[in-house]
Amino acid sequence: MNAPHFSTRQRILDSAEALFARHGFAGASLRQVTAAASVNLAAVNYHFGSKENLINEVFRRRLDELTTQRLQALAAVQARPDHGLDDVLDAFVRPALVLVPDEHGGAGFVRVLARAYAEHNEQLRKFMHDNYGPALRQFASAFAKLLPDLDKQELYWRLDIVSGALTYAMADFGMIKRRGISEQQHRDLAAEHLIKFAAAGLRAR
Amino acid sequence: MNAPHFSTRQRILDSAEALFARHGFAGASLRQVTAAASVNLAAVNYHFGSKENLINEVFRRRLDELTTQRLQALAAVQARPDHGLDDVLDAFVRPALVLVPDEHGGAGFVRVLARAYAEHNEQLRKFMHDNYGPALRQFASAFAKLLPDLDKQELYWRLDIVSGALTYAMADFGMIKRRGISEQQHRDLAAEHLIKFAAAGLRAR
DNA sequence: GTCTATATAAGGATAGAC
DNA sequence: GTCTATCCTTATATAGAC
Repeated sequence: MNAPHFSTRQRILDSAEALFARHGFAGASLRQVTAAASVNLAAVNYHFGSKENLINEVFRRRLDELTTQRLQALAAVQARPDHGLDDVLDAFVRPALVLVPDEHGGAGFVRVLARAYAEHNEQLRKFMHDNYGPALRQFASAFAKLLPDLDKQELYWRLDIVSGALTYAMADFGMIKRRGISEQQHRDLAAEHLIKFAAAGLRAR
Repeated sequence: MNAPHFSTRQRILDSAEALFARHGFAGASLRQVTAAASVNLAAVNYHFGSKENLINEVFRRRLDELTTQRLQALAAVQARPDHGLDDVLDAFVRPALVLVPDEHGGAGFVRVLARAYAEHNEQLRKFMHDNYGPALRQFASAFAKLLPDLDKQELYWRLDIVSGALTYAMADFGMIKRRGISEQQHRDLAAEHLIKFAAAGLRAR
């Protein structure tokens, strides 16, 4: 947990992320991972102890950073007294854009996230809940303030839809053809559509 | 493809569906499947030839029926000249309700669907596209008529979000606590929320 | 920290008796 | 159509030399 120089540990994480995105956690083997990373098979167990733990570390690496940036963005948004639903959604989505798959099958951590969402895996759920539950609750309360007419039950219901919809849509960004604009612009555009959609859904009556 | 009496073939399909829902396609082994079905391991290859093909048959069994019912419901909706967005969405969602997971971890085919959505598996995508693409296009054109202001590009974009959101939300129905009402009522209620949300998202401007 | 070699288990698939 | 037994491949994990 100390020497982040570069190399072996990092490369394993990179390859694992890409392969988990493409083939799922059960579908990607440690042999594939180590081959893609051009490291020895035994290195995985040396650095991570087990496949199970490697999976956790793949999440932790990105989610720690992602959560920090989301909360920063949320704080910035909430500092403005006139902020709206779109702004809160933006704070949630924008920091994830950099983790979106690229145009031609490139991996992208959000696809791993989408996988995790589909897995009703108890261990993974617990890990996510323990580590990132509090941050999500901050967003939930930000939404609650902006949607005072929604009762708690219904709000959670809709946030569940929203987070699922956002995650999956982002995992598919690479599939939408872009026309003449830069990849960065394309992502921004896609994010705007998504936010517009989610905001309307949240406001539905 | 001929003798649907009951027994072995059916039981394998039932067990496979449940286990694929819970552990994914790579995560569920044929040994688990046959054990759960109380049939011999070799029966899978005798009846289905391969795991790959078993997966396809798990889909075909439900999707043939589901697609038929969706198109019937859509036709009924379109026969009424005053039909709206909610009605078309209803035609899409309601036939799937019976395939939703039950309250305590019961499988439910929509979870398998959600898995397939997360898999960017080429073979599976092709299978789905070949077999159920035309039906989806009928829904797309029904939506197009009701949303004439949306350009084609944007419409497809939103339909993609909607189908993802609907699929995942349905896969999670079992997780939402129901209070005092019957399971049937609970599902209807959940479906209504979902439809309301999706309709608002589609209409966003 | 990285390697080779190997232990050990689990996977999909098939042959052949019944 | 169903069984047992087995082949062959792949998997995770570890021991021990370097």
